Amino acid sequence: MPFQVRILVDERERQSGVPELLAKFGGKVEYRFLAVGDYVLSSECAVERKDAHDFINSLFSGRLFDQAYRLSEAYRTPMLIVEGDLLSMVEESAKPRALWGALATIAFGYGLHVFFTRDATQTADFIYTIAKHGRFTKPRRPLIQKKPRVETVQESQLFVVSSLPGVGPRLANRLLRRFGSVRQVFSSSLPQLALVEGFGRSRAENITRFLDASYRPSEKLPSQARLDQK
Amino acid sequence: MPFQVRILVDERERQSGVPELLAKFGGKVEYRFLAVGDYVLSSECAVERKDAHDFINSLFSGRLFDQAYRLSEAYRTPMLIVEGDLLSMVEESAKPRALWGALATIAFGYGLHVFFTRDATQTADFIYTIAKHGRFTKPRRPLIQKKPRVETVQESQLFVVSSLPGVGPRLANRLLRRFGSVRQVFSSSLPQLALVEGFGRSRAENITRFLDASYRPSEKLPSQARLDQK
DNA sequence: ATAGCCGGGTGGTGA
DNA sequence: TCACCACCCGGCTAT
Repeated sequence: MPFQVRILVDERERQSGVPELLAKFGGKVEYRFLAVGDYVLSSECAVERKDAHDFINSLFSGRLFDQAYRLSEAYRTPMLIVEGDLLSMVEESAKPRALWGALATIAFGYGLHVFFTRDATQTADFIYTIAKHGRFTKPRRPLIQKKPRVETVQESQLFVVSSLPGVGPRLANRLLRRFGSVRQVFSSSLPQLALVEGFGRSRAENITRFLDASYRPSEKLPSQARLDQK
Repeated sequence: MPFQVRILVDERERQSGVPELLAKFGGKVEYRFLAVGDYVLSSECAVERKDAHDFINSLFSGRLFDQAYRLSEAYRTPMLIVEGDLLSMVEESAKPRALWGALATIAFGYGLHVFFTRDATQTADFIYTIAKHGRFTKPRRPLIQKKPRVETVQESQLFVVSSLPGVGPRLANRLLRRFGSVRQVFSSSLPQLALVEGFGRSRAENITRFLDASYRPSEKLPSQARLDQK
């Protein structure tokens, strides 16, 4: 392939050692300030690189899934490369299952392909290989498995209802089964609520009071400075 | 948990050590002669397990891509687990790029998700974790979804309203100002909604449709297994 | 993400 | 009816 591989790299990846290697392999590296991802291989393919330690940290801080989400929204084929010996850290971790669960969610939930490398050299090698490959020749009958991406209505309904105070997934499920729709749930009266299993006088009162509480926008919202004050 | 994880295992995987571990974790293991794949987690999800040496061998023999192809044809979410220290073997290998290329082809060409584990224990842990929470299709959501900490009533109101599809903090504020209470917001009609600044016909329609969508609890979703089904 | 603990609510039991 | 109690559920914390 006479054409030179061109890769966009986020400025913050400069010191990772990977970009120099990519250049050494013959790639054309261009630094940018990327809003999302660390390496852009094409308009459809981008890579987020994380070392194993970062991976753990960003998992616990919640940063991980946010980044995964944004990457998956911005590129059709997003990928994550975990650099370093994550598998050893898994064993040291008190909660290995949290890690497995996180990997599963990233892969199946957000549709990222996850890869593992040992060090910057392998990372660069891998990225370069993919970039050079460019288009992947689909063997025989390629599956372009397009994700239904059906942000299932059901999940959204559960989410909205369980955002009520004192209501979690279980109670939300019962409420929706009982009332049939989100609107009906939010229109229910106190006595109706109290009849639902898991709801007694106390919870029903709390919810009713909350639903009917009049909204008093405060002039200054500590965490929401940008709300309209018109 | 009332629901027991059920996993179909290929007879030839008996001696891998993984099935016993799955059983030990509380899973229900059933042995079968599987035409393709080693572990079947659902009608849509199956796993091919290979140790690092097998992976290399089957790569060079061409068997690897054939299996990947068949797995991808048979299941909507196929996955490959490579057990053992493949990454070290990569460096010893004469052609590292061949391996990276193979991984890329398996992932992007055939649509398999590839994972690495260190030993049978990790493999079992991973498979069990996936099977248990059964996350095969996913919610796509900005992950901002964590119930706020101790909040004022006003913050709770904003949170509930902004959990509506297409509604953020700003629009939630306007809705609450306009309608006065959470219940009133959720009782609003389409024309009333469309009058609010920031809402056009489209958004108003989406929200109305969502509010009135009937709740269909799916009993087939493993992720819902822990919700009451009665 | 997962697991575990805690506090409070619920709903059934028996007085 | 009411007090008691076992269990369930939601919410918080640590890893």
